[in-house]
Order: sequence, then structure tokens, then C-alpha cells
Amino acid sequence: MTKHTPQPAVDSANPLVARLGASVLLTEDEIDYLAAMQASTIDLAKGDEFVRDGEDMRVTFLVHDGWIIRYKMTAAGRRQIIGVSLPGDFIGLHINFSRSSTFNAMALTKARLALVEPERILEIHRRYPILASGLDWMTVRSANILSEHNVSLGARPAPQRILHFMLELWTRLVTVGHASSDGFHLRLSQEQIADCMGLSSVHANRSLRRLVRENLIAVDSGNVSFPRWKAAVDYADFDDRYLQPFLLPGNARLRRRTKAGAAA
Amino acid sequence: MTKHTPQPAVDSANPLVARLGASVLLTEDEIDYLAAMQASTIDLAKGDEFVRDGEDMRVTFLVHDGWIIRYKMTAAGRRQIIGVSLPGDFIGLHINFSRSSTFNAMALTKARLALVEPERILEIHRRYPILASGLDWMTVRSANILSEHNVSLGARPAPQRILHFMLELWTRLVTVGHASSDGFHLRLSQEQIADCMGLSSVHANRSLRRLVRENLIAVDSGNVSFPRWKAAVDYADFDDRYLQPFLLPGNARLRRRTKAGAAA
DNA sequence: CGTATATTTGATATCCTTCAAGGACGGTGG
DNA sequence: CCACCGTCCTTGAAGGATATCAAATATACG
Repeated sequence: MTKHTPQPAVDSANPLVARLGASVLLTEDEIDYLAAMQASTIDLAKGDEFVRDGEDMRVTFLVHDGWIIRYKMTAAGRRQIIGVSLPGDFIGLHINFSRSSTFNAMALTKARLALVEPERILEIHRRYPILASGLDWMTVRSANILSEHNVSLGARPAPQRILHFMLELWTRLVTVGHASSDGFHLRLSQEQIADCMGLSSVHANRSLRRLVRENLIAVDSGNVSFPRWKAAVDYADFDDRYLQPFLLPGNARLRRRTKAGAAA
Repeated sequence: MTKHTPQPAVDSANPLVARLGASVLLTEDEIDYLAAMQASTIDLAKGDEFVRDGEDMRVTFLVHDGWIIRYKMTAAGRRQIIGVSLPGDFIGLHINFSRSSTFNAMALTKARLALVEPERILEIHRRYPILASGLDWMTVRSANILSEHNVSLGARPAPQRILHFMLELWTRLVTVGHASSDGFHLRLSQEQIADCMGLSSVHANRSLRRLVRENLIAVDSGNVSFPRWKAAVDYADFDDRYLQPFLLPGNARLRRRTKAGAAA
């Protein structure tokens, strides 16, 4: 399996514009709309729970900065983390279909989120077809990530599972300019890693320790890197095709960004 | 947690029209377009693999009849079934973003699928906003199912996991008129159940046996039912909010179907 | 009918969890 | 500056859940 090199984000103060603009040429109008849509923001402290399962969501969130987890609680009291939301990710893009949340969301770090009114999402679909494609793509991408997590949870042993997850985080962070080729700053505790991977924290620790011992991953005061990248990719069976960048549907070919940055 | 009674599909030869039309009043024009879009169909035999990981998909599939599994293979040779596609479900709705498949798909039974040209999906987004909402809702719904499977795979013991899955299948089948209040005809072998649930087939068998012994599920020549439905729901921690039916965004209130079937 | 396929059960090995406790580390207040 | 505290990480030991191997029985299918 060939891997594409993750496309670094176009430098921008706005992670959404960066992501959508990385491979598609946006008009000024579109960029302005995206910016206006995110005018209102909220700051969260580490540990703040800002979405609760069963309660109504009034707005869609867009992560500007910080790490967010979405999770569900089992009747037996176990927590399963459904996913980690990183800068440029939406939370609750489905809000127009149902306001009632089916998950909890919590800030892992100090975080800043944009508050996007549901009406904005509808307006994008009515008036900005290219941006609407972008949102649809982001939805597809989230589903791809969920699928791949299913594979990890169902069919990969603990060490592979954890390493796969770390490689995914690194890939996603590079995409939004929050990781270097060296590695990234992991904002998850081992207990949180365990809750992502369906493991006990003890077993997560042992598996991680094993990976470190075998030099497939290195952790240094919260900084994660992959000293033997190729070996790690093989070991974890990591194929990043599921994290493909945004490309427009064929009919909008003229807007595709070339390597030089101009329209094709 | 309260459960809604699954909404039986409006009787119709077309499962997609049935699902979208169940809670939203469709115009004749919309119904005609959906019908035309599905004009071309393909028949599959049990065991036919019609999508392969890494290969290009030319069309989106819409299940008319039969059960389909989508799955991935691990480098270690394990199969993880990502999901079961039932009548009225799309496979590859994302095709306009990337034609290259990231999963395999196989017919579990004799099946009939509609072949939907990618251009049709684009046209729906351009010209039929209500239908476009319907497609978006179906995408959201699939993601909800994936999320809930993550919880099962990561945080529920084998028997609960299997029972939860069976309750989900029943709920989804009722929605499309393929199950009665009694139960449904299960088209998965125990090995396939195991591959859905990240278990060995031996353990899937033992867990299932246990559920039968405790009368939480009954299996009779492929027919599954829940003799103690309430107890089963409790035991499996099954909360069907994640399978909510299609409702239009607030701005299209006039198209909402009332109980009498007329526009509100 | 006969043969392949699916289910069931037993025995044993492995993975993973739980319980328990010690050690590292960062923050805070005296 | 240092002592204290909480949180996270680490490791040991034992038990439980699930996997693997193997074989017998049942069921479906040509």
C-alpha cells in the first residue's frame, strides 16, 4: 500500500480555510463567508464538558485550537471515546437533522472553538456549493476515521491498535500544521488513550511500553515521534488512504489547485 | 432512556422513496427523479464480492433487496466487517470525493442493487435540496451507526455486544418493512457475526448460546426474536436514539409529514 | 443421499483486566 | 526553597474474558 505524504495546510489563521483551501481554490466571497460564520468563539478550560449526551445542541462547533474528545458512557459505567477532534474539525455538523446530542464532548486542553449557527450550515448548502462539498467531504472523512477505528477495535491487538492511532493523530495534525515531521505533542493521558482503544489503562501502558522498547515509537515529555517510521507503518498496518485530502468532484475541475497554486 | 417505536416504512416498491417519504412529503418530481436514478439495477448471487479495497468504484450502489456486508482485511489476515447494508442503504455515497474504495463489499444473500451514477448525486445537490438533505441524513445515520459500533467494540462484553447488534438490526429492518414486531430473518452466519463484533466464531457462539439460555433472544431456523424485549434492551444498553428517522431541517417545516399523512 | 458448511462443545493457551502499591512529576503554599 | 499534594505513570500478581485447536453434531445444498 502506498501512502501519500500528508499535505501540509496552507498557512492561515483559520484552520477551516486552510484545510478546504489546501487543494481547492476558494473565492474571496467563500473565504469571507467562512470567516463570518466563525466570528463568535468560545474559550474552554482543560476538562470543560460542553456537550452532553441527550441534551440539545444549539450550535455546531468548529475547533480552532486545542484537543477535544467525543465520548459515550455505557450503562455499565465504561467510557468509550468515539473520536478526537483537532483544529479544523467540526463537532455536530449534523445539527440540522437532530439537535439532541448522542455523545458527550470535553476539552482535553485549553481550547478555542467557533460557534457556528445551524442556519449557516443550511445557507452554505443553498448558496456556496463548493463549500457545501467541503463540509460533505469532512463528514465523509469522519466516517472513514470511524470505520478505521472499528477495524482497530475489532481486529487489531493492543500494541498495533495504539500505534495505528498515534500514526493517525500524527497524520491528521500534520494536515493542519500542528505537527512537524519529527512528531507531535500528545495531549492524551494514557487513561484517555485506553478509553479510545477499548483497553484498560494498565494494558495501554504495557502496550505502549512495549512499543517504546521496540523503538516503534518514542515518547519524550509528551512528545511523540516514530524513530523507525517505515517499521511503525508496517507494524501497525497503517494505510493512510482513509485520510485523503479534500478534492472537488469532477464537475468543478476548474477550481482545483495545482502544485503552483493557480487554477488548473 | 426512552426509545421511539421504529417508524414502519411507507409501503412502496422503492425502499429509498419509502425511507425518505416516511416523514417528509415528497413531490412527484422528486419521486420521479429518485425512481429514474435507480433505473439500472444489478443482481448479485450470495457471496459475490462487488467492491474491492483499493480498486475504483464507478457508481454508488443502493440496496433494493438482500443483505450486504462492507469489510476490511487486516495485514494479519483478520476480517473486520465495518457494517451491514440493508434495503434502502447506500454504499459509496462518497464516490464524488474519491473513487478509490477503502473497503470490500460482498452480498450475503442473493441481492438486487441499483447503480446510481455519480453525476446523479451531484445533480441532487444542485437541483433537489430536500433530497440532498435526505442523502446527508443517511450519511449522518451511517456515522451514528459506526459510532455506536465503536462503543460496542470498545466497551461492551461479548454477549451485550451481540445482543445490541441484533436489536439494531431488528430496528433498522422494521424501518424498511423487512421485519415484523415478532423478529426478523437473520442472514448472517455466526462467523459473520463474529467478524462484525471483533470476536472469534467460537466465542460468538458461546455468547449467543448464553443469551438464548437466558431468554434474551430466541433463534429458530434463522429467525431472531426477543422474547423479553424490555429485558434485552436493558441488558444490551440499547438506546435507539442514534437511529432516528429522517426529519427535515427547521426551515422546511411545511414539508413535514403529519400523522395523517398530509403536509402540516 | 452424500458432501460441504455451519453450529456446538471441550480443553488449553493467551490477552487483557482488576487490584494493589510504589515511583515520577508538576504545581502550590508555607 | 522545600515540603506537600494530587495526578499520572509504572510494575507485580492474580483472575477473568476471549482465542485457538480439535472434534463431534447438526444443517443446508446439490
